[in-house]
Amino acid sequence: MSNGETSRNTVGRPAGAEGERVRLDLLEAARQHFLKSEFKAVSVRQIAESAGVNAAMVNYYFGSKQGLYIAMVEDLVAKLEESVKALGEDHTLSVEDFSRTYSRLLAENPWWPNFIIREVLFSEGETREVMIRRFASAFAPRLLASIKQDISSGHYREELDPALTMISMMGLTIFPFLAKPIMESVLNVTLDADFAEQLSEHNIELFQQGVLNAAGSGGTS
Amino acid sequence: MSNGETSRNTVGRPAGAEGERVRLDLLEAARQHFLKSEFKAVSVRQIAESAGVNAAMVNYYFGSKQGLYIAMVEDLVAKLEESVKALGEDHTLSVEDFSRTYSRLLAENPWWPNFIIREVLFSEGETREVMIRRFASAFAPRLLASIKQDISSGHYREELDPALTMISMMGLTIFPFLAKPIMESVLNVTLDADFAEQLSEHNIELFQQGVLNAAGSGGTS
DNA sequence: CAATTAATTAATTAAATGTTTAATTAATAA
DNA sequence: TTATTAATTAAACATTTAATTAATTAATTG
Repeated sequence: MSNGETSRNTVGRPAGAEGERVRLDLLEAARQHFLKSEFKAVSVRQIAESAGVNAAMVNYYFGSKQGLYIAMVEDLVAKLEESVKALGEDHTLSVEDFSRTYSRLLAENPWWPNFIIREVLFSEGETREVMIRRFASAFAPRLLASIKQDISSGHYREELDPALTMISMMGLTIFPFLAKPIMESVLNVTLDADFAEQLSEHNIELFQQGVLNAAGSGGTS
Repeated sequence: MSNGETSRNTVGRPAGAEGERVRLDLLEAARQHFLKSEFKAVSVRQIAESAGVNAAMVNYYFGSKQGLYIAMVEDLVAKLEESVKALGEDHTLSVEDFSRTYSRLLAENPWWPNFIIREVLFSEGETREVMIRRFASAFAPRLLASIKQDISSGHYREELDPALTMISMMGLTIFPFLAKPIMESVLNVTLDADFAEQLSEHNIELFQQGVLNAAGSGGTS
């Protein structure tokens, strides 16, 4: 007996301890729990058990439960910023590039939608504002500029509202990943990289051509 | 002193008490709190204070905190089912009807997206399955049938994948409301009924015609 | 009118939680 | 080798929470 699965039950500093290992294990366990449940719903003891260490380690390494949460968020934000680099840095960002790159990133980082929902859609005040400024504004103005350019060049129809058109493209691209459980349950698909690619090609074509059959149709309304 | 704002501080049954009033006040306060924060993050005391009654009333009327939560969910589900009746009961559901009706419903019930995110996207197991069966399956098959019909009749392009096309329409319609804080912050708009209508007309047109200018264009890719 | 039932409050209880502390062992520096 | 520092655990602590209880008052019923 004497539970062996949770934490070492010998007191004192263990042989060959380096610290960094425990720190990383805690960060990973924190990510798993905090992305699944909300801050208050996760206990320090739960996280510590998942990481296989004593609960006091959270305070030892991160000062407090909140400190661990913040460290985890900063870890993910760093990963996100790394990913977003894939969108380049031009003044404009074509809808094709946006759609393909975003689909791939969302499929590659399944934790992303949950993270955004928690940090942007649900959190209040400063956190939300910072996240929005940090990411939305990283590509939204560029995507908008690209759409405006295509409208004024006559490539896109001139009666289009650029802002609404941008929202449309974002909805086409992002919604399936936000609604992942519904998609997978109702449509019997898996949102993996393959499906994401198929989806983004479909989205681009629908965005550009619409659904109507060009060869004069009719249809019973 | 002797706090007068929270709960009556005279003991015993108050004159003219009917019970139903307190019950409804608690339900409303519960909705406000539970849709903003997660179950564990909301205390019975908070809810009771918002409703202006003693915390013990939660247990008196609903048995437990969880009982109150369930009662609140059932209340909202009933309201949702009432709303969904607006989608009719035909075998098929046109994308136009879906887009217009859904946009209106989402704008009229601002709590809906938050509620769905909590109950469907975040909750686990049974609750999620029940919600998906109860709503998604109430219109998804009908929308799909309508799209399939338009494809086989030649009204829509035949190379379209019906399932992906349905997802597209759902994304166009629902995403702006899910991402409400981002929309309002980045785009400087308010997601009211007016904007919802404008949005759904835009979506229908984009869905049908796409963005390309029919009169032979070109564009520098 | 008396007895019972309904509605409400304040006080209490028991469990859980985040954090701190003291003890303990290993690693390192003097 | 000795003293100090780092890493770890178990236990204790203070706080918060949901839930229960007993007291109290009004309404209803017989």
